[in-house]
Amino acid sequence: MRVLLVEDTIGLGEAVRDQISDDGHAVDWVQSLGFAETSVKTTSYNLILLDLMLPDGHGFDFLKKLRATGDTTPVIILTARDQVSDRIAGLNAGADDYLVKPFDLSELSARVAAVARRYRGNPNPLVRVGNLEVDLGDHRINRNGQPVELTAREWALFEGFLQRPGILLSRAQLEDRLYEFGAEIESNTIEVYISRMRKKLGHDAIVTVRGMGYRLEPNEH
Amino acid sequence: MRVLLVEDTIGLGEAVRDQISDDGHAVDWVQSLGFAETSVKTTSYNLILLDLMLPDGHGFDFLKKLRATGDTTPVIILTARDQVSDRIAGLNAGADDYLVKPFDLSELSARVAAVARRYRGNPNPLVRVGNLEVDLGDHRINRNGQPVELTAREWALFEGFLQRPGILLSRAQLEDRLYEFGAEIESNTIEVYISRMRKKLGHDAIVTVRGMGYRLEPNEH
DNA sequence: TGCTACCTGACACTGGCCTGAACGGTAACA
DNA sequence: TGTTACCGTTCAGGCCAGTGTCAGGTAGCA
Repeated sequence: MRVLLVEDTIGLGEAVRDQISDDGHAVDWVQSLGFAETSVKTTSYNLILLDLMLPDGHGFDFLKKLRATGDTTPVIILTARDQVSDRIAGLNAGADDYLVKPFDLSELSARVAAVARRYRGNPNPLVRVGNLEVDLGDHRINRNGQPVELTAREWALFEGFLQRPGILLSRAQLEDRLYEFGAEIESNTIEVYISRMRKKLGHDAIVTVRGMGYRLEPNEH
Repeated sequence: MRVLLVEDTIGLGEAVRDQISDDGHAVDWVQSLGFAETSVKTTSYNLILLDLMLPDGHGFDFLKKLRATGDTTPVIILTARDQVSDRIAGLNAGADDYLVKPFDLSELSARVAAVARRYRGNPNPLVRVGNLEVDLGDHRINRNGQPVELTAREWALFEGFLQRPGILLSRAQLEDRLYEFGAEIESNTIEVYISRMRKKLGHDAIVTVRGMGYRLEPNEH
């Protein structure tokens, strides 16, 4: 496996690098978000180990940006914070796992091994669904060759459906994509967005499953 | 997603079941390793939440046996132990994550969602019963290659049959799946739903056992 | 044969869903 | 600073699929 380590503490960084390296993986170690962004652009990694407090910003920003491009590389967060809310925020930002400092190096190895077991290739960022052509990186959609513009909220929902065309998403799952985790929504916001997306993407693009949720129609229509 | 919860503490089990259920996943809750082993044999899960200290043995034994069969279903361990050595042992035994009790329910949700994310792109496990092909996660059924649409109520009943194909379910058991526990139903609602399901799934799919109840026909017909 | 359990077409009602419209907030711009 | 345009959210009204009930018919059993 090829691992990107983003960590600005020299001692810890060296220890982690050596450990992962000893486990038989190739490690690239960078000390800032700037370098991290360059690295993921030029190299394809199987795993990213991400510290949160970095000299040029917060790890969450990097993570969110990464996920926004459609990159699904597994990310394990390394941080001193151990507040529940931070851990939730991390997982919601798209992290796959979490290690609280100080952590045992052998535990790190076990986690990395678990990711290695689970690893599978990165999907192609160009997705075709029904008569829609979606560029995950640029947040662009073509419908029958015509460009379609989605607002931020609409895209957030649409992305959920894209994870696997045809997947059934409950109302609660869709709400979790728009709001802070666990936020209770009283109104029919989701319905309104579904309605607006249908207007843009085609009325048959999103199918209502009464009493259960919605799903994106994966076939031509 | 379909989740198997292995937990012998009633209070905690109920709380976890309700939370996962609220997140839009189907939960089967068992209280011992024996039942857990039966469940994984008859049903295909996307995630297993595993307590370690159970009345009839230690969760690690179940986990190791599961992995030995080549089953790669993600497993999150729920345990009161927070020793690093136990966590490592768990991860090495094939667990994907662990939660230390007492844990925040919203954190549980986040972890479960993270597992769901990690598995995006994977098709849901398909269950085959008779000439029906069932996608448990997406609530989808194919009958001889043709899609079949069930309503929410119909699906609730069908799910009950699916958990143990070929097993007899009494009218009372079926009613419990539709209504608040203990609600007395006077009319022939169950009969009506059975009739409606037969129309969609095939007349031989559900067998009447006069005076006893109904069972799903597990073999080709 | 009669008795009972079960089946199913029909129907009224409810609540889930859809959508046009309006309101407040915000960011861009002159 | 005021103006404008757009986005997110809420509300209200209407529609209709899903649900529960009933009644008449059918099949199993003694």
